[in-house]
Amino acid sequence: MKQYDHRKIEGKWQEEWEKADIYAANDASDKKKFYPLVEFPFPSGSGLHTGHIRSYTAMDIVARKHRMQGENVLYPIGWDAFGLPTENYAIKTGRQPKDVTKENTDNFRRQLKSLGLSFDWSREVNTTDPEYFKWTQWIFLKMYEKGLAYKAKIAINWCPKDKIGLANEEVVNGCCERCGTPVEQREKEQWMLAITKYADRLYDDLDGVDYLERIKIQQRNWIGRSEGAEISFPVKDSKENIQVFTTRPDTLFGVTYVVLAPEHPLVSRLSAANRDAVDSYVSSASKKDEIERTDAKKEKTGVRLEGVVAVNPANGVEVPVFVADYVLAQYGTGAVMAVPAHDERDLSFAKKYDLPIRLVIEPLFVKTDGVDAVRSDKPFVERTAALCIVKHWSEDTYLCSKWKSNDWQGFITGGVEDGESVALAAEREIAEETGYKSAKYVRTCGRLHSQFYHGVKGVNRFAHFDVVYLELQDGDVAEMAQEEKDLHDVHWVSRSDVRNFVNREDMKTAWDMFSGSQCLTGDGILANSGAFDGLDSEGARRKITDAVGGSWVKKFKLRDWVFSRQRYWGEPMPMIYCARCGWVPVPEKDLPVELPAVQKYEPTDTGESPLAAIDEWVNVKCPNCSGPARRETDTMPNWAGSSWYFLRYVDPKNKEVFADPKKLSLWTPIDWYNGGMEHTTLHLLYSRFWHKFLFDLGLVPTSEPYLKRTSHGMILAEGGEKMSKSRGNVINPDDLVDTYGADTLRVYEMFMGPFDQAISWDGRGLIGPRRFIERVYSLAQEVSGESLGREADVLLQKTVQKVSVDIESMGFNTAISALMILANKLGDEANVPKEPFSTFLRLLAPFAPHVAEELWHDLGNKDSIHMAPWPVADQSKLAEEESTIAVQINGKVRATFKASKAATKDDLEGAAFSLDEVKKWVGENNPKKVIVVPGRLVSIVI
RNA sequence: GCCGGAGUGGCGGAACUGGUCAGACGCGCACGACUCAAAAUCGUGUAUCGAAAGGUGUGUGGGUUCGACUCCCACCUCCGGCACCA
Repeated sequence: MKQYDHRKIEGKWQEEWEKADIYAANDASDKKKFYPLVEFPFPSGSGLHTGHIRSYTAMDIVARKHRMQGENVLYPIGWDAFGLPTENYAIKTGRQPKDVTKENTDNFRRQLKSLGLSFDWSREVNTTDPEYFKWTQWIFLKMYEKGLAYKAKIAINWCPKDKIGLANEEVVNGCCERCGTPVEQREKEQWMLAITKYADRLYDDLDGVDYLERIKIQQRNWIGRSEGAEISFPVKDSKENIQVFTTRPDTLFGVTYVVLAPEHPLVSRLSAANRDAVDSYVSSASKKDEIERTDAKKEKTGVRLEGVVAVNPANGVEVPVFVADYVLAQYGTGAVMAVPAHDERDLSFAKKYDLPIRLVIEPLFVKTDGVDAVRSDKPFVERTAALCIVKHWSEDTYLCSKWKSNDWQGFITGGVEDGESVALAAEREIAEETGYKSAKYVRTCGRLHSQFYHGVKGVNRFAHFDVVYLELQDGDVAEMAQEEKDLHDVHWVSRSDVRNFVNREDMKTAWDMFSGSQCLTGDGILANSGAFDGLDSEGARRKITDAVGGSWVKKFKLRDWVFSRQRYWGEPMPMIYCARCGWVPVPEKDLPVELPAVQKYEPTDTGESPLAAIDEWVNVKCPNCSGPARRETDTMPNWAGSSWYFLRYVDPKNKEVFADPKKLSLWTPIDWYNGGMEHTTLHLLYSRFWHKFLFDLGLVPTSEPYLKRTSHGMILAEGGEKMSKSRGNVINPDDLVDTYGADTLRVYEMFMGPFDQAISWDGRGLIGPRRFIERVYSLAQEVSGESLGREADVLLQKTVQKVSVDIESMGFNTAISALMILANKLGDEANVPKEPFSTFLRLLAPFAPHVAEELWHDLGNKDSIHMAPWPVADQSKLAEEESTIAVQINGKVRATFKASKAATKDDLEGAAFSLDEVKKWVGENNPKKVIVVPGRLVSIVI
């Protein structure tokens, strides 16, 4: 009997597959195309890690299944090889980055091949290959041509350790994403890409793609679009206007001061009486780094521009003007109107500088069961009415109000002494208006914070409400009478009952709102707002904006992309600076601009790229005037090459264009892109941006590159920590492939847990998949007989169906579980014939390609199993199956019986009652109610 | 603070659109077989209380339902992302 020896099997088949080239994608096929994509790795010195394997194996399974389904599959791989780690490693070891890259990619390639991944290796791309980055440079030139690439002097995030400028996206908590060093601000000339011009489309087009919802949300958050008004505040006795941006123009009447960011140009232009104080504040603000500036928790600071007064365009009220660094220059207009009553930041500033607080929004919302019922569009609200019993926060007074069907009706009565009579009146009134006959039951009681005029000390006082919720509908009147009684007894306005609803915390909240220590930031009804009183926030926004001549605009958090890096190991910018002609693009025919061979490529402290020191490379003739000129010495960030690599796979050797349009329209868009959660903001956004740009030039057929995007969960070390070299808990795939085999490793990584969730490595867990494969292997040695047992056959059909579905929905763990169940069942059978076993093998093939291939050939097949047709479930066999019906008595399952799938309700009910077990439980009792769900159960209530 | 996601056995995790006594599959563990012995392998068992009948159990507390891990509400905990974006 043959023993399973993965070392023998896996190497052999990897060779065979390569020889027969079975995974090559066909550019000239009329089969349906399928283009799955995984993020190409950065070939680091430490080799492949478990996360790569998880993602690559998953998409390999998908690719293999589709190939077996007869589709023309393009499953490519390449190398995202530019980048700091290689450069730093090269500097440390005194070697050329190019050589280090070569070595690392060779190692990665070997490792990937040892896993039996079905990549089309003939399409391998490498971002550091001049034949590749020629086109990266070419796309950049196109962007320059269209005005999307520009050079600007900006304060950039500078990492003093890596000596490199960072994009905002690369700064995490004010520190360098890579090395964790706190980032400094430096003014530098940088190449920028105007991604903000695409912000709207990058946002809107998410609606049309199939990304995991959380990925879409992250993208939207990152783009950070918000709509609002730009409103002008004229400066008194001056020609200047302060333009502010606000999403809450409905609070315009509540403005009590205006704030400028320290970098705002008006700060120096306006004539402040305290010029010195203002200037020193501005300069101290500029010295603070990003972390300090953007820490929301720190106390707000600012300086008033003495003598400068802004005029509220809504009501002519004159308000002071401040400069304060809690306002960001880069966002909106760099100036805000401050409404301390309805904005927490403004409130804390106002309190510190003793500025007035003006309430202009009444919080008119019902909070019941945690649902903001007034604004809720939940169906039950449509049929619901509420009576609100109100207790004044300080006085022993009750009010009653009513509310129904998404529509606030206001209070029907003012303060009264006798709550009960008011409640009854309100209830009657509701019944009349809604047409419902009477109240059915109390739904719940919750709380309601609202504001009402009570005339105490001439201000709006906040009160605390208790809500009694009545669902009004036609129904059994007798039943209701009792419930109504309960309602009154339990909930109506005996004062002691009210005490049960009103707890101290609620009272405190109400008090805090009134006293201004808590801020009402939600929407509500306008008050103290002149002609706009009584409007709701939503409707008032546009009206007020229009009334003061403001404009309605969209703003974004997204900023333009800092595209320059002052390092060696990246794509050189194809730009030349000529004193006479300015910036001149390198002519297309001179692309690629290659990196010169250098001895030293350490970064410089001056912030200049190491390339700047190489005179013979830097000094060139101006392509325009042939005068003396200098090359741009910045290089591109490593996001550049990965922004379009998936297009190059389509036509990797093309020397004329980045890819043949015909091939692009055959293969793109990508059907399914899987990658790490860490790339769902930056890489995804950048590559979508580039793709849209190419689409606008008519160079790619679709405006979105990826139809579907999923993400795998991270694999953590045993114990739940991150895997890292420094912790010494990194798993080396080479060892695992050697001791357990690639098939076992693949199955283990897919079986260990839900694909999209983070999970800890468990070294012992590998043994399960290994045993499973061994069991399959020994099962294969006993294939014999003519037919399979009926039960096993049905299970086989079910498994075919389940595995097919699970692969598409990334349920790899449950697919493998189903295969294990089937293998166990087959093991129990007296004999397993060849045909059903070969079906099983084909289901297994995507997961464990080597052993499946070996056993497939043992069965006498000549061609590869990976080219064999994917099994289809025999529906007729599944339909024949009887279903087991459960019999529930008072909600508990007491018996089961078998019935055909066609059995009617009456059949099932009769069958259920004839069971002894059921008779025992039902006994003398008459069933009150019987519910029959065909194919599932009979539920008897006694 | 805001936005997502998740809380199920000793562990990783199953459970279709609420419906066949929740815990599949795998790991681990216990016992048994084989062995001089061990490993490997195979078999049996493995939420919990109870002698049994029968209860109780999916973070906590309520609710809806004939029936809830699944739906609704409140609360607690953990993870991920964003965070003075007006």
